[in-house]
Amino acid sequence: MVDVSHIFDGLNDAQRDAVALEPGPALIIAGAGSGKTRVLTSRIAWLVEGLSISPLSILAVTFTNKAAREMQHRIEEMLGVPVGGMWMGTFHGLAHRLLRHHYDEAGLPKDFQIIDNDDQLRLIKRALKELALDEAYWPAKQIQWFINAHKEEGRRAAQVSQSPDLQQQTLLGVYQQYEKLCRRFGLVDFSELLLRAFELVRNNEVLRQRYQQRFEHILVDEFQDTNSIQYEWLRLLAAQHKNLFVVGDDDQSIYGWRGAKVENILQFEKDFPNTRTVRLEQNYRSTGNILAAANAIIKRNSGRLGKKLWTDDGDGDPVNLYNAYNETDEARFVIDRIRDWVNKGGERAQTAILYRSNAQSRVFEEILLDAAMPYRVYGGLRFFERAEIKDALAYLRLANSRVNDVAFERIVNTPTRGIGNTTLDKVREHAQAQQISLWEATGQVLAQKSFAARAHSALDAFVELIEELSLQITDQNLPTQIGIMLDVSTLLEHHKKDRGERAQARAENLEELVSAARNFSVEDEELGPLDSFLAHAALEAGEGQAEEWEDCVQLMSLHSAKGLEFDMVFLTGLEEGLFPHQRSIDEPGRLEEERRLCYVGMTRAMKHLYLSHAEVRRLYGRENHTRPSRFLDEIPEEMLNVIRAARPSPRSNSYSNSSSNYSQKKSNAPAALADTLPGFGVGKSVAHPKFGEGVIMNIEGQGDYARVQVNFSSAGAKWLVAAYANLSVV
DNA sequence: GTTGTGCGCTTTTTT
DNA sequence: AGCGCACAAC
Repeated sequence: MVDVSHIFDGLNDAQRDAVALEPGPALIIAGAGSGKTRVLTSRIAWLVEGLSISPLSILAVTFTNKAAREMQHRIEEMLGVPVGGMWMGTFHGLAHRLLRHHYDEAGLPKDFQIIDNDDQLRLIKRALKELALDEAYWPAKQIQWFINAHKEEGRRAAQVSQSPDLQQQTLLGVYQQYEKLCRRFGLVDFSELLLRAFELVRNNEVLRQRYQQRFEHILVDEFQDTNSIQYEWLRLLAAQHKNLFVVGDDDQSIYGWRGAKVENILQFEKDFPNTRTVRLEQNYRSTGNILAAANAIIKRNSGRLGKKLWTDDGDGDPVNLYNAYNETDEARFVIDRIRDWVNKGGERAQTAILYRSNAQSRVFEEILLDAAMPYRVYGGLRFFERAEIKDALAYLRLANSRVNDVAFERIVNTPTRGIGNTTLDKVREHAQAQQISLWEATGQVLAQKSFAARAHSALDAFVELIEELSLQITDQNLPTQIGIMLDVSTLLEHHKKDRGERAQARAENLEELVSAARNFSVEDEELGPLDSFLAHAALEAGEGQAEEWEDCVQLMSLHSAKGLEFDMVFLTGLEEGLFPHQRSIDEPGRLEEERRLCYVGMTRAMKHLYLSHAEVRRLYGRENHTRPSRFLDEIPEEMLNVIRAARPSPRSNSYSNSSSNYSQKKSNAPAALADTLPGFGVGKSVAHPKFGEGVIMNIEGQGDYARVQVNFSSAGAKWLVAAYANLSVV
């Protein structure tokens, strides 16, 4: 018998129960910070080592590439060997793998290509054009949403129920047209990956049985984020062995707005009647006070599965609440706290500034820049989403598959080579009339010699260029291919000769693409290196910046903070209309999702949690007076340490001026306090006309806004504004 | 075909 | 306020 005790070492009882559950359907309700990933990886280790299940028979699914990598890494660490052959990855990645293996059965061309949201939008715009619909009345974005929502519910255009509503009919028409275009150009969008993979398994009996048999054990992370099609796919694959081990937390479901169904958790127990449920409720992350405050918030939600996190740790600091005058004051407060933290030896990377919407990062960035404090903002444009990178890849895509109209449209005049809209419209018209690709149409139109000489030669040169590129890259290795493409397309040259800062950055990105190719290892044996790289670029957009390991303050939206933890967390902008967001306030379901978001944010904090709101916030160029978020009312007062703003907000001044001003004032704080409150200090005994005698426990702020916490012998602890409290030294 | 101007929009994000 | 996009002028 292999010794498997190392798998269980250091796990608590509930975690052990979960890891060692008998095969069969299992639902693990894993609270924030309860060791979810650890349970998941230990479970896989247990299957392999304890039950001698072959890694080949295991399917493990996550939502993000990052989570997949992390899981892979941890399992290999635990088992001490690479887990080759195990199907582990994101839903989309696995669906892609399936479709590459069985493209024929799935009704796809061998060289089908994945398009991202951006490409999808372009294609929808084209469909709109072909149907002669005005984009002003039919916003492409909305149609994109419409199409994806249907696909993620498993409905193709033909399966959407007919509606007497004219608008619905039009939307459906665009959906149909879009499907046609995808089919014609061999393109697959993200939801299509899921839908197609689902249909493949559902409709093809041979394959279904094969995979049902193969995947003896299926494990799913972040189950609360699965949408309908993902769940159906899992159900289908698990139908034979029924060993579906899902881990999730209904309280952390924050993606309902993009189709995730928390209800899948409830549905799971119905679909698999003998499901064993394990709750992981011991939190190893946050202090008692932080947890208590988070629990107080989340308990307001209805229809929860019911779970109460607890911790063995001490109470720790109270949760701090700062009422700022405006967003600048809020930012200064936050950065001052971080500075204190760093001065006391804390790491910047262990501090996170969280916000509801990305626009809020701006003020923090300005103040951080001013304070010369390194920071990193998450959630910008990612590497493979940058326009210049997408241009470059489009050259390769077109060289690879001439029918790819999305790639064609993207680069036919990028960089500009004298092919204008008039010329292109003729090509487009011809393509549509003949139902052929733009590439083919170009050839035919050129053969007709119907263009003016200038347009003709420009178009001809483009065709030559792509042919030349295609020729030159055959039998080259991937980085060389990229290099040739940058050269032949003149893309790099084009950006390099522009001296502007942005253009320089673009040129650098293009050069970075060569290194990305050099570091790339082929993920799918089925594909050649170039195809594999192109699929990788679509499926994994890559991090925003090159990995910087500098010790940085972390700035991100609440959504991107899920799954992370920090010593010190600032949850900012807690104002009605901002958080909860205006668009979620009227609908109870959406409001509850906002509340979960708040819960997620709070439970990111390990030791220190600061909540803040601004009384005035400038948003979209307008100043708004705000009300504190209702979520703040939901935290019992005694759990909060309320800090008032130190002084009224400076009206104007540049940031640098007012900032240095501020820090000066701050360093003078003890003097200011002494001015206002001579003889006062922590530990001093004071008397209050109403509450009697007590001892000063704490002092916050300076000058007129200073507040003191006095523990009165009769009335207990109170926070008082020093200027008005009429205290006297005893 | 490129460059400039004005208008409208503005939650969250992964694949 | 700031950005992207569409249309109009050069």
